[in-house]
Amino acid sequence: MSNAIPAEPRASQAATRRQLLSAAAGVFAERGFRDATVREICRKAGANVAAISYHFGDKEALYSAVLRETAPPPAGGPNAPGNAADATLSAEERFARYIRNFLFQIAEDGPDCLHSRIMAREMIEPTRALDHLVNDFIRPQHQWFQGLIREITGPGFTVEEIRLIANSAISQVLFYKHCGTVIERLHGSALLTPARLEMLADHITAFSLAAIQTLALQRGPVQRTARPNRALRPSTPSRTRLTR
Amino acid sequence: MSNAIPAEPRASQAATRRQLLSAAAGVFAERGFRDATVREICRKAGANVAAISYHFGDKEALYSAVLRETAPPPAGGPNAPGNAADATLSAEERFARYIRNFLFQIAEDGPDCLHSRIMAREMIEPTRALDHLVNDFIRPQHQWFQGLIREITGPGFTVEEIRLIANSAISQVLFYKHCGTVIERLHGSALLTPARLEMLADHITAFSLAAIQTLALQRGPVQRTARPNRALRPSTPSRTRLTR
DNA sequence: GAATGTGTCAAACACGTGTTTTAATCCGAA
DNA sequence: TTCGGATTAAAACACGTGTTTGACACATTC
Repeated sequence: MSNAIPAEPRASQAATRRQLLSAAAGVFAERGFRDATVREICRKAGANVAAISYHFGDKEALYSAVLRETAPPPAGGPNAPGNAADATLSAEERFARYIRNFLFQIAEDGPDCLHSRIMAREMIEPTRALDHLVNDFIRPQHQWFQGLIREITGPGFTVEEIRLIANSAISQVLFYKHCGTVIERLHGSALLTPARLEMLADHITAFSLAAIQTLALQRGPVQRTARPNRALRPSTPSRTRLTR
Repeated sequence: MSNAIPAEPRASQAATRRQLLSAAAGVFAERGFRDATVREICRKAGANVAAISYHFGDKEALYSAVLRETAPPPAGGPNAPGNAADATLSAEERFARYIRNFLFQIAEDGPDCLHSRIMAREMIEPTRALDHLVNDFIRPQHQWFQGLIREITGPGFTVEEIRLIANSAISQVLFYKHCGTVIERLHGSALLTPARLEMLADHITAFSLAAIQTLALQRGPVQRTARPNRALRPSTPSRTRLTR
């Protein structure tokens, strides 16, 4: 037993482990933890089923490793969702970007979307990893989003009311991910095309901003202090493309 | 072999079959088709596992029978969702009732809610029964709801736009059903209490009506022909309890 | 070149699932 | 009472799942 740490224990060691992680991320995102089979993961990774036990311990430990590996970098604090934190933009424009980012993250199938897709899966089919995901990702993002909404509403809303509004906006995005099958049956066309995603993001933004601004108006227009004209003007971000 | 048709083949025959249907409805609604086990169903029905094969054929046929048995009666046409079709009410009030009925139907656990709960399950975990459910229940209800929304918006919206608005409203309701676990983790309190359901229904109604009326206002207030004052007034159904 | 430890593989294992088998039981009809 | 079909029950079956086993190949080290 040499005291020297084997920095690179084996060339192939890291290779199989990496391919296992990559294949597992895709299968977990596509099927969820429960319906993902170790045999499919290993087949796509070109490895033997025993490799999971050898490199990770068991299926659940592999799942945890996938969550750890695919986790997005902090990128200036845990609460910065993509490019929606640009301080030079108005709150409404940041809202539009957040919705669009969120929708594309969970609907597209690029390698950057794996973590978001797995989280969307966890919401409807929780595993023991849910607590960790809530604390490290979902709650910070939700808090950040609630702060953004309060910028638009102005004061006069309780934290509970702000939370309900945030849920109303987010639920529209998740709906197209979770209920995609039934929506496609309902009006018989593919949902995931980029063009349709753009349209969906525009609608959800327009619908939600219209609701938020009207609720703020009803609650008390005079309480609005910061940049009141911008918030009260019923802007139509669904018509004027903000992003891209 | 007697030619006389055995109108009541056996007293216990119908009994086991009925108890099997009842138990299966509860288990299917609670766990979904996939996670429901025939052994749990039979244990709750006080029957042997072979009874499913004997009385129905297999698990899937039992599921179909449950859907058939728990289906709500037409009740004046297939598109009348509960008491939300009362023609004496304004469109906004019928909207509020529809949202409230929908939310309670999928969140509560009474025997009348089984079919709705199973349908909510089908949306995120479809089975081969989905096509039938879409054609017979989901699509008619969705069409009815879109007609209701068009009453509020007035003309000037395409069918696609109306459909998006309907989805935005429905998605908020389904969110609390499908993502209940993560929401409870997020702010650590039970979601399903009747008091909280009332509050959720009020919020979703207020949020959605605010959005719809504002979008209609932006689109073109002059196009509104029927009862314009009622639709344009930003009523606050979240404050004035409409139902109950 | 032999020894050692690491990584891999096919096969087997343990377990839960839906389904079927086979015999026993029930109950009305003759 | 006896017969015969209908119904039930326990056990076994077939299959897919995650996991483990034991042998094997390979590179490194002595």
